[in-house]
Amino acid sequence: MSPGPTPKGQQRRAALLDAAERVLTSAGGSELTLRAVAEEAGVRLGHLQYYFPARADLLAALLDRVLTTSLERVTDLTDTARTANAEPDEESGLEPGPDPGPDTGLDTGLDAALDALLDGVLSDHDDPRLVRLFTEVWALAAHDEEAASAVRAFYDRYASHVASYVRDHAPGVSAADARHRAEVFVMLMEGSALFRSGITGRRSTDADARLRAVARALLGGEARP
Amino acid sequence: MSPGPTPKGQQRRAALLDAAERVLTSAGGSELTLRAVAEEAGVRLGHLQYYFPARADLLAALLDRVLTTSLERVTDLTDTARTANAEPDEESGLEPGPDPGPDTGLDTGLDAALDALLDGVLSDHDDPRLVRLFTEVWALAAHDEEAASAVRAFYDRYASHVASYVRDHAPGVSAADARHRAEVFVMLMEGSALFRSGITGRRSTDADARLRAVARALLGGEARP
DNA sequence: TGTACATCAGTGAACGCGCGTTCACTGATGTAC
DNA sequence: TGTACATCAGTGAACGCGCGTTCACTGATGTAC
Repeated sequence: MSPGPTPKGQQRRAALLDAAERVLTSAGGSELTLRAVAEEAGVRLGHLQYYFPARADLLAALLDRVLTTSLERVTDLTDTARTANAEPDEESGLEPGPDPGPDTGLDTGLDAALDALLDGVLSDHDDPRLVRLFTEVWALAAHDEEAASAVRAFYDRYASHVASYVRDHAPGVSAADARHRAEVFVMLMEGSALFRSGITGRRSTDADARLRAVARALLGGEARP
Repeated sequence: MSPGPTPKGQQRRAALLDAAERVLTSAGGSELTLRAVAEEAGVRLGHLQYYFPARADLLAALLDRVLTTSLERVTDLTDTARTANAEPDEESGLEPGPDPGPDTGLDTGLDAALDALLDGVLSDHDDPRLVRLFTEVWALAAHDEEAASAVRAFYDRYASHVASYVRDHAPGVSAADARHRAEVFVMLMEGSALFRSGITGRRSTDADARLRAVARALLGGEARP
């Protein structure tokens, strides 16, 4: 990208993107002006332009960072669940996750990893700022093919990580089926994010139980759903 | 709203909202300017302002129409499914008869209504314009509490209609459970819309089968998911 | 170690443009008598 | 049926403002010799 990769430059750049993210999540895309970002970051307009010559550069860098960060988070969550799952007993590494779920079905010890993964995703989505960020990302991608391409690549990788988890957890599931389960899981998570964030609804702990049950059935390899 | 309810006035108003909707779905919220809408509608800027004195009035009217239209569609779909379901065998009254209870089983004739409902929702979501409209609605609601309130009311009613369907179709399901199933169904549909539209993914017929299976299990009252 | 110089970091003012809004205006359509 | 008048429908020009962008500039920091 534009200015050199000196430590200070990279740090400033990140701080400017932080400011842009704050403006975007608190005020929305239409108010994401260069002047607002500069003020939020405490620098002059001209200086912001030193790092991001055009507004489009700032937007592209912000989108890239949001997707990269989110994918890292997904990778962490699925990798943790996969390794925890590979050694179900006597593992000192990670938390076993909250309660095994008092649902109609029977949870085995193996499902602790699944619940930890699910808790990770859902608790991330309890942060309205993150969800707002993604509504902006979707709106951007809906009208900008370059952005859409990056967004699709992100979700493709997201689903791949989830599919890998499914295959490890439920070896009887075919690769294709694991992929489909993962895709539906991601759809469900993105849809639920809208409702958890207060944008389209309010979080409900009761519906949460049903949501979790569906997600568990999808990722756990159960035949019926 | 503002100008009188004369036939011509209402017609013009609708035509102007049509134009605004086209601009919004093709160019996005940031390019939804009064001049662009006026040009799209073939009227002068001043005339557009005659119907919508401020930009905010246009936006509010557009949001209202989108939500009203979508809710009518949902009402149609669920009512059709409910009545179709209510008369499987000469029964015109309230109770749709005993649940066939196909827990692990095959589709009975009753499930035709469910599939019609599902087909209706999914085929609507195959129109990228509609989904783009909703990404804009979500982004708007994320930063405008008044819009968010209208959007939440819409989804609340949406879920209510679906819950009514579930109760009719599967009498063994409690009111609360039906509501939770409906909410998760709506989450799943909104999430899948993003992926069907090309914004976050591409439509995949294979994943579609899994998506439908999950939706059927939710709405059909199956115990497991 | 000191000096010269290039690059990096940051400032400040100005630009042209498109935006939403205002407003005075004209022509068309209805309505009362 | 005709006339008067109010309201509805639509025009056109101008406004002030905030926007992204440009550009010449200054000070700080590194680097070569």
